[in-house]
Amino acid sequence: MRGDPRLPLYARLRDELASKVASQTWSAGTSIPPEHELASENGVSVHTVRKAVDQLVTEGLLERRQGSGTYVRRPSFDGSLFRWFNFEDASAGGRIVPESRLLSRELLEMPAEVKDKFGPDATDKTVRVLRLRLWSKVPIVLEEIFLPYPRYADFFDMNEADIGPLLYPVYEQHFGDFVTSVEDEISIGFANDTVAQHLGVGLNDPTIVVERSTLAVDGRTIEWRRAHGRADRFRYKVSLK
Amino acid sequence: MRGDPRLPLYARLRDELASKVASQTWSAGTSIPPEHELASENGVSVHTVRKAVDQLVTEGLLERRQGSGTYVRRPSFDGSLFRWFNFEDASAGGRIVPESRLLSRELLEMPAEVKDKFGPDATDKTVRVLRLRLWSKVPIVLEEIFLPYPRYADFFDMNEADIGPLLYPVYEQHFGDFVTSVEDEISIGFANDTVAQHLGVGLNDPTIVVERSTLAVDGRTIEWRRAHGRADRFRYKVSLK
DNA sequence: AAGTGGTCTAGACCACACA
DNA sequence: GTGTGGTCTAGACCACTTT
Repeated sequence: MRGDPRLPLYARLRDELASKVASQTWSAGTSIPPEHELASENGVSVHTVRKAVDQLVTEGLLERRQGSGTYVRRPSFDGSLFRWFNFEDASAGGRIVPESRLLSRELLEMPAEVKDKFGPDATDKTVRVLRLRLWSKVPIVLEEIFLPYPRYADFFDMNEADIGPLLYPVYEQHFGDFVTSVEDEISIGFANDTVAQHLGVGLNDPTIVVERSTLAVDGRTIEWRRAHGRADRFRYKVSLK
Repeated sequence: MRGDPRLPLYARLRDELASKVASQTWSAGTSIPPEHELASENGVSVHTVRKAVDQLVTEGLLERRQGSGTYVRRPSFDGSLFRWFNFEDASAGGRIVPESRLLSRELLEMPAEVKDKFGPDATDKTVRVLRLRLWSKVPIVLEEIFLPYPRYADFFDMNEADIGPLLYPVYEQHFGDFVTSVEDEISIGFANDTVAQHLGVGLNDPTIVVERSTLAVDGRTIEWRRAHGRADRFRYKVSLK
């Protein structure tokens, strides 16, 4: 097995399995080989495989289904998606994906403030996307999304229809970036011209501001976004352990 | 071993060990018996002990020190605590526990709205606690905390000095309730008289409202609280998988 | 040197999913 | 029924801390 031989077997195996997920050798939603097979292939005991898999399950990369197999987890977009809306209006039931409109896509110098969020890997340029999200035709959230350039250069040429209402699947399928976690920071802001106009609220009306770093398996920042939510309709829900 | 025999051994052992911590049979900072001893005492293998201990380590109750022993962790509750404050001011470094003042404790009929949050286990009466949290002498958050009565009847008689700045350790040590997870819901509110007065903001100024259900191992709701945070100083941070 | 947790093996049996 | 993950045992050896 590859990896630093000073590390325990299960840790090296974990890295090996993680890279298969990251490289999409094993793709989202499919099952990975059974434990006994991974054990014999890698010349370790089943218990060692279990320990490696345990870790990836904890990290949210894999998912065990007893009796069935171990699967590459599809990032649950539900959570991060529906977090943004007021559930009480969802009495209609079912899983309604809110409408999503791309307002603009621009290439610009990455602002210093955003560079900070990307850390040492920050690029000089960025693709800035303005997106409005609506629910039952009512605008709820205006998002500014910053993507690293040139990695996301192709984002310009994509049809809005192809992009669809969710970005994480696009990152995964077109750019090979698998979202494993996000870090949100929530505060109050006051609507500027752009925000007021698109959300249909008054200038300087309070809004909820959610700043999100979206992270890949290896801890790299995939995107950074700032979302402005309407005070009267916005709810952010989260469960913590 | 006690506990529902349908549960796996390691799960029952975990509960047993957890209760020794909760009851302070094993007190914070001291080491628990070695693994081989726990194994023979309970008639299980070392591996089973390890699995139970693993879980408690993950839950933050115990701490392993290789070559030395396994210790009862002194609760820090950093996560749930520092979530509420604006980190940028924390440049002083170190781990500052914000000041906490109990403003009032009352016994009243549980409001219907709060009853909903407790679900079918809701009691008719509740202990309502008003608490102000300050950081560097500045009031940041005003909390209304609802505790079930009579389970938390003793909360009345406790000295504020004994309670300290953190409630979760009190729930654990005095009432045997282990907090395992919380569910937060965040929205914008507008300061009423009480909130405005205690936070030192204007009437109807926007505030961040965090509504939290605090849950025990078995899914029971331990408390429900609504916190009003000052718009200018409040930040809520969270990392999601 | 003695004692503790950390890694790893080999193998048995159970619980569940699926065809 | 077959195959998968889940629990559990018994025991070897290693790495680290403490005396």
